[in-house]
Amino acid sequence: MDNWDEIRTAYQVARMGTVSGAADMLGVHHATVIRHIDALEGRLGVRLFQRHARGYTATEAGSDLLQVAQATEDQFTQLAGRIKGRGEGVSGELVVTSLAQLSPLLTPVLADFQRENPGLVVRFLTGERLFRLEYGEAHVAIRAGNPPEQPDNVVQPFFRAPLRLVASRAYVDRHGLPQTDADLARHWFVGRDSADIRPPFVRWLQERVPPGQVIFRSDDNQALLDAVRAGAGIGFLMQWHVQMHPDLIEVRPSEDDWSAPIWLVTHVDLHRTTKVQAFLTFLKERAKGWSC
Amino acid sequence: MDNWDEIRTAYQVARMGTVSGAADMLGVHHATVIRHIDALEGRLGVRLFQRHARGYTATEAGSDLLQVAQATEDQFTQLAGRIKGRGEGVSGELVVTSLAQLSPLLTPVLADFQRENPGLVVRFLTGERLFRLEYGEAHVAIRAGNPPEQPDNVVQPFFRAPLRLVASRAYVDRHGLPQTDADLARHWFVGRDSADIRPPFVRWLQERVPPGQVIFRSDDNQALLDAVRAGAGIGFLMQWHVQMHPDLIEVRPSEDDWSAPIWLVTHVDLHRTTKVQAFLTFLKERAKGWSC
DNA sequence: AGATGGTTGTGCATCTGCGCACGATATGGG
DNA sequence: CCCATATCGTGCGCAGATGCACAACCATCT
Repeated sequence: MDNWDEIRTAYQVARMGTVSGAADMLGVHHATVIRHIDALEGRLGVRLFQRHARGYTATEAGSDLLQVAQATEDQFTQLAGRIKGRGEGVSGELVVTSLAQLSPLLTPVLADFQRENPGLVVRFLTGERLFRLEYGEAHVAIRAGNPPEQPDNVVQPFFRAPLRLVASRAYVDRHGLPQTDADLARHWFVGRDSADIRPPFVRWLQERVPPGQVIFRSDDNQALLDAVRAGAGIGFLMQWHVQMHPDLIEVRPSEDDWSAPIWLVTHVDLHRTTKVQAFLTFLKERAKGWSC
Repeated sequence: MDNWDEIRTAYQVARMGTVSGAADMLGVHHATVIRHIDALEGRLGVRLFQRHARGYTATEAGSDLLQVAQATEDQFTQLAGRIKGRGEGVSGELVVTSLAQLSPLLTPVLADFQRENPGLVVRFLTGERLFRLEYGEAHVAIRAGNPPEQPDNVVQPFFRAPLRLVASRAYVDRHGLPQTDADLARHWFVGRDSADIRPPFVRWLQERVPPGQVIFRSDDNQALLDAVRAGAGIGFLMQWHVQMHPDLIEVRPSEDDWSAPIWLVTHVDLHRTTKVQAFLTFLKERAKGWSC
């Protein structure tokens, strides 16, 4: 049962009762309608219509087709309505992915956006693996570091995440605050375990501190935060973490190139949709003042 | 939402995940698939798929289409199965139309045919108005008189219905049996009211009996039968009516040209179907011996 | 009975859509 | 690191599908 267009043509003929009427409904010439019917009947081996001077009347097979195609027509129009409506309104799913460190900032924004759009279901994906926009895994990705260079991705700068070099009050009480760079090299540090990512602040640390001083390593952000708070060593944390935990003390005033650039990334196919656009404007509005 | 073929193409792409796979399934070139998707998305204004090097993955709209088109595909295959099966088997409706006078003969045959084909629903239409085969009103028509000349009707001789000139025993007791043609002209008769049909036996009577002697006229077959049985006059009845009612007496031995030719008529579109063919052979088998 | 407006059916010119080729790109394996 | 093998994307040439015009037919109305 290939060639669904011929079924549609036969459906209109059964509905109208005449070839001409069906041709008008379909916007084609009536010769085309006749050819479609002939082809369909030839392939099925059964007559769908009885031809006479007043038009076509459906046989039992034609009536059966009418029933089925009627339902199909309805479902397709409903589908088209849903799809077009989905393109205009803000509803359905909104999938956002980002680094887990940004969760404290993003989660309230996402919650508020969902509250403003009741038809929306927000899925916030965090994980070490990169969710790929080109595979349709997310509508919006919030990335850090160098600007992503994927084709078909529209990238715009979001803000610069301020990083702070902090330690817990307990650590400072025990080891004091490092004053000079030489001082710094004798302290203990908390850092990332994986060596494949090299943000500027990591390089800044590498230039001043031997690797052996980084005595607590993990790739889990929560573990790193907990380690710093537990006094395991000095570490780089996002500014909002420092604000949230009064037991953290800034070890050094932050330098400009520490701040990590954050990028808003969307797939070009979804960038124009009102849902994504609405979220992006909402997010940028709420993000004013986040930069350092 | 016109162009159902494009929906079918998009459905296969959503199902397979790649343009090439969908093209193989559909038996077309993959360029055609790409063009269909582009056209459909352009008309909807919404992207159905995210393009990437490993294939196409469906967006929300694409997933929605997949759901709907999956159901459509199922319904169409079921429909095709029903239609093709209907063409082969003997099921569904069988609509037979004939003169009401033939009902005593045909009804038992139709009942037996239905009993042999449990999936069948028999509709037996009798009525003064001619049911038209070309409008799909009946599969088989049983007609009397001159062979029908409609185009697209396949006509075959069925049998010759034997007519008898009869009267009731009460009538014979009162008026006696007519011996000669002159005798006949003085008797009373029961006949048809409408003058537009002129079968041979009517002409035979007109040549021998003045119109004024036909003192009971009706177009209802049951009324004519009842009138003859009530002794209103002499009338032409089918042979089986005479057999069924012992109170009827043959007034004259039947002549050859009284017998009315009966024709089996089917529409050319339905004549080849196994259902019609099965009924025709069944009917002809049972009709052996009906001829006079 | 003739006119009229509707229907289906068919041959021919046109054109849209299809297949084919090639290229570009990403992925996975040795 | 490079090759093999998938994928998509696009220009070009052709053919099958489409539109057009006309013919034939029928029902209905005047």
